[in-house]
Amino acid sequence: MEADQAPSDRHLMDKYTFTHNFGETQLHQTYLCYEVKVFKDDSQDPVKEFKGFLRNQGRNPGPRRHAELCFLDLIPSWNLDEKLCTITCFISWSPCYDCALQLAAFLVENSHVSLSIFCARIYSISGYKQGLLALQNAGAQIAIMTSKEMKYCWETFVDNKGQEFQPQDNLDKTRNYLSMELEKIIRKTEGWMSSL
DNA sequence: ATTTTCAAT
Ligand SMILES: [Zn+2]
Repeated sequence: MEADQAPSDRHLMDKYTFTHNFGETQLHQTYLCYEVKVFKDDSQDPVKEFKGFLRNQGRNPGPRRHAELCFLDLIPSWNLDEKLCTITCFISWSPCYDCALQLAAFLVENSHVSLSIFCARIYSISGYKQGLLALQNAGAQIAIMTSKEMKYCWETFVDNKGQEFQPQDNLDKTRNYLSMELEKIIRKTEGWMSSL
């Protein structure tokens, strides 16, 4: 009865940062919230949890680095070893081609990890479709953040001042549309037909 | 054939 990590121990995201970055505005930056759960054998309850959030790194002071790679940088510090674990990421943009391939490679090399990714918007720069498909084929679950995940993040990662999550009027409509678009991307089978 | 958006001028 002591392993629980009180939410107040963690640094929480500013309210405005969340609503602004995880809304429909197409910002030139990316936030990523993560939740890592480590399991022991067949136990239902995690023996350890790591939660937090980060932002991509701009040029100053160091080299630029996308949010997903910043996240991968953190993983060794948790000493996951070969322990069964689930990782859930909530990202304001979906992974780009390069990041998707890096995440896919991580999954292939760490078969004890299962990865779920929820994204607020689809980052549609060259190669993104192939990247997302490859990531899914490596075993990741990829989906759009609906009001359910938005609410979860609001309650888990945000300094919400005790306020209830209030979705934008058109959230469901927008996210349903994006979900359909994402479905089209990751349902596509690697094409023996496309070469005809 | 495939929607510029993880920024600094
Ligand atoms: Zn990237």
